[in-house]
Amino acid sequence: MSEPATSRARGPSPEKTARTRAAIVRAAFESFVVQGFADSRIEDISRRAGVAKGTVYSYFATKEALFEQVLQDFIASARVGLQTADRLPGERVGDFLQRTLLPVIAALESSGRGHIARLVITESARFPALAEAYVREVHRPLVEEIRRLAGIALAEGELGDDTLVRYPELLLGSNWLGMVHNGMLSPSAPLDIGDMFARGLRLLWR
Amino acid sequence: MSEPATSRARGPSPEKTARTRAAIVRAAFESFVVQGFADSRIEDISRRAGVAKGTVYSYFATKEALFEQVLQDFIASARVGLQTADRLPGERVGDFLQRTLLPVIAALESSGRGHIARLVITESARFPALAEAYVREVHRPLVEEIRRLAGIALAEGELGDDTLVRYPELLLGSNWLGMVHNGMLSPSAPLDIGDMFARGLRLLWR
Amino acid sequence: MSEPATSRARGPSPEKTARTRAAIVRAAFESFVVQGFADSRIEDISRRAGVAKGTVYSYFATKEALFEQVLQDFIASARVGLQTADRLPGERVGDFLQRTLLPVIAALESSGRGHIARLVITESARFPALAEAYVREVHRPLVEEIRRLAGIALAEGELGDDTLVRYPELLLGSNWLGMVHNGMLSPSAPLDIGDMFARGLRLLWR
Amino acid sequence: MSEPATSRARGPSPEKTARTRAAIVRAAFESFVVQGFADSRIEDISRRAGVAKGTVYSYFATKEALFEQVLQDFIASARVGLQTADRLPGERVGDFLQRTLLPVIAALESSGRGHIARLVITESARFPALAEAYVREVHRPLVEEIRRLAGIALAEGELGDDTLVRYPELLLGSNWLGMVHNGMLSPSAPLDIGDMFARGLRLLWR
DNA sequence: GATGAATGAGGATTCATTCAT
DNA sequence: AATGAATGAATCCTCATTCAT
Repeated sequence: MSEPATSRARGPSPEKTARTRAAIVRAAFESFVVQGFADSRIEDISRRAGVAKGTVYSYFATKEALFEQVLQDFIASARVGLQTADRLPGERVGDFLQRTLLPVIAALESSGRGHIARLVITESARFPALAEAYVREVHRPLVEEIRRLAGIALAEGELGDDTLVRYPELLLGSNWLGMVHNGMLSPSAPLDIGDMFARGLRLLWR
Repeated sequence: MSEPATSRARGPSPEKTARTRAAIVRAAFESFVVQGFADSRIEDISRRAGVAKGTVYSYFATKEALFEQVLQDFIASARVGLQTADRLPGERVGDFLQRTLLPVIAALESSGRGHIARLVITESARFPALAEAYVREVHRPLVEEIRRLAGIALAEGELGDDTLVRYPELLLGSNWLGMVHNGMLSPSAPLDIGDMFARGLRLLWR
Repeated sequence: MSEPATSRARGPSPEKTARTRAAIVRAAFESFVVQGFADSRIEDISRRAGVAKGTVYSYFATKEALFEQVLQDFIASARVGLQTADRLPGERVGDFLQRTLLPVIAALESSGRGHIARLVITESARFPALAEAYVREVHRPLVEEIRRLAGIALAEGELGDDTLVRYPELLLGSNWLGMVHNGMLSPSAPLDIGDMFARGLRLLWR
Repeated sequence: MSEPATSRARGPSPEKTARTRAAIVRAAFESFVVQGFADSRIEDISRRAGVAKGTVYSYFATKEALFEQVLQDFIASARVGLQTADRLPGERVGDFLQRTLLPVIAALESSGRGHIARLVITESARFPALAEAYVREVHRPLVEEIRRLAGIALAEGELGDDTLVRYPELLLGSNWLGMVHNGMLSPSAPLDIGDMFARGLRLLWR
């Protein structure tokens, strides 16, 4: 269909290869999310991806490499960017947070970020490097951005004390509780993480 | 050898049996906490308990049964009892919470409850029954007790709105974040869960 | 039967274990001799030894370790000892060699030494350590002993020149040709290695 | 592109095909010599030959066929021709052998014949047909020619007994020992096969 | 009851071979 | 003809579980 002008004369097209790889990555992620690393079978993953067992191994050297590379990819895509620059003129920091962070958090599950976070924590014992990557790329940047904003809000008299500067994590606690609740403890009676965050923000940010 | 004076003529003493079982349970718990279920080896556990591999099987039918029974035991011991009856005369609900709940939470790690909670969430995919038990015996009772207390506090004018009645989990969010942080994401730079809870309580409960 | 007085109170007897190990070693050796390392299957070896596949692995960590340990054992037993001290009073060195070395060489195949030497050379590419061990423990000691004897014979006027001091291997060449001939090139029409050696000795040693 | 002037209108040139085949044969031989059959990978061979994996299969049906055809080719080229007719007038048989056979043997390694002989013996278990071919085309003709010459030498009074008529292999033993020594047992301290043969010949042929 | 050697089903991985491009 | 991605049979190895001692 969309053959590039630079396609090679022979052999399978690079798009096909990319599609195969993407199918494997998707299948692997789904399997890991549902079964965890140890209970995922390469054969299941390959079947789910519509390829043979050996094909998985021509893209990823080992099951562990598959897990790490897949997760690393997803972690990179899970980054939450709060562009402070976008704060509107005269906008209170709390409102800014509500406006920019709430939608991200409300989409925690639908965006797949919940699955990623849960995978990182369930497999952190076997893959400490992934937990480190997650902290480095996703968690800490968000915490530090909230800390910075809390500092500004404190300076501007918007916050009554420095609690949120010391523990910006307080704002994120309900997310983690929500992810654990919805994914592990009580999937059949999920919490509305977005609503809980919005209400928590109102109580904490004053 | 070191038979107590009251020993019967033959056969192993019930105390020895109980001690062996306890050693296995402890060894199993330690192994599961460190390696997770899938990476724990019955042979390691038996060695750690100072018994032979086969002995584990005379106490627990399968590795899964061992895990479930061990966890079930520990879950039972992880129950947090807030005896509302103990609220002092004239004591504000928030103060009561601080007085009774804070110590429990501050001891989350030292008491072993953190390990239990983390095991439940990391193994919930394979052992949904444990997650259910944990919710039933530990998590929901605590949430509901907080909800009840929040209701009382709301009625007594101590709380400004019903947020904590709808989401008592907001008070527990930082615990979960803390457990995940300290056990999985960043064990080398742990958060002070007790302090964070105390400060969060002050912000939320007003 | 021959229970030692120090036998343990419980569990399988050490003799049984030793017998199992010996059965595996023998089966492995036979399989390696017939099929070579690459074409030998652990399952075949275990079946031949009358045990399950896993049992092989409780004695030898990997197929390579099995090969190396088995061969190392056999190499150790393949040592040829020429006790120069046993030379009879007035006996010519050539006669001494004929008397002591010929029987050993005549038994090259029946003693199993031929199989060992052939295994070492066919698998030397994958297991250079074995070739080194064979040279160190079997081949070089024999060559050097012959060189020493040739030196004595030369000094005593029994040999006409120093060829055999420089190339003691000349005496052993027919053995290697014979082993290759009988094991690889023409097993159906074997050479009489002992006779060939005896006649070669007569030609060379004068 | 670089089609020779004599090229036909379409399709690959026969020379190109021949060159590709030769590249594959050479690459395969090198790989088999270094790694042996079992440890040689078709992919390595194709890469070494500068072609794709599939291309190897358009020249050789299977890996075994590749090995057999390659070796067969090389065996054919390893034939040693002793043209008895070339014996000079009045030349003693021993001198004739020295003059004609020694150079061939001295070049055992540099000519590649050593590699061929070693491959035949290391892979003879899997490819008995190759050992037969080697014996038929290379080894036996040489042995029989030496036997014939020894017979002549015996008749002409040049040899003292019939040992070399019965065991012409005695003259070749040091070659085999040398090939095994230099290729397998002690490649880092090679023997001078030509010198050893020359000196052996002098001792044996008298 | 305790022991640990033995079992064998299960699963990761390799690589000769095929075939669409 | 050439390419190299895809295939899947074959094999190594693991480890929960059993059972003779």
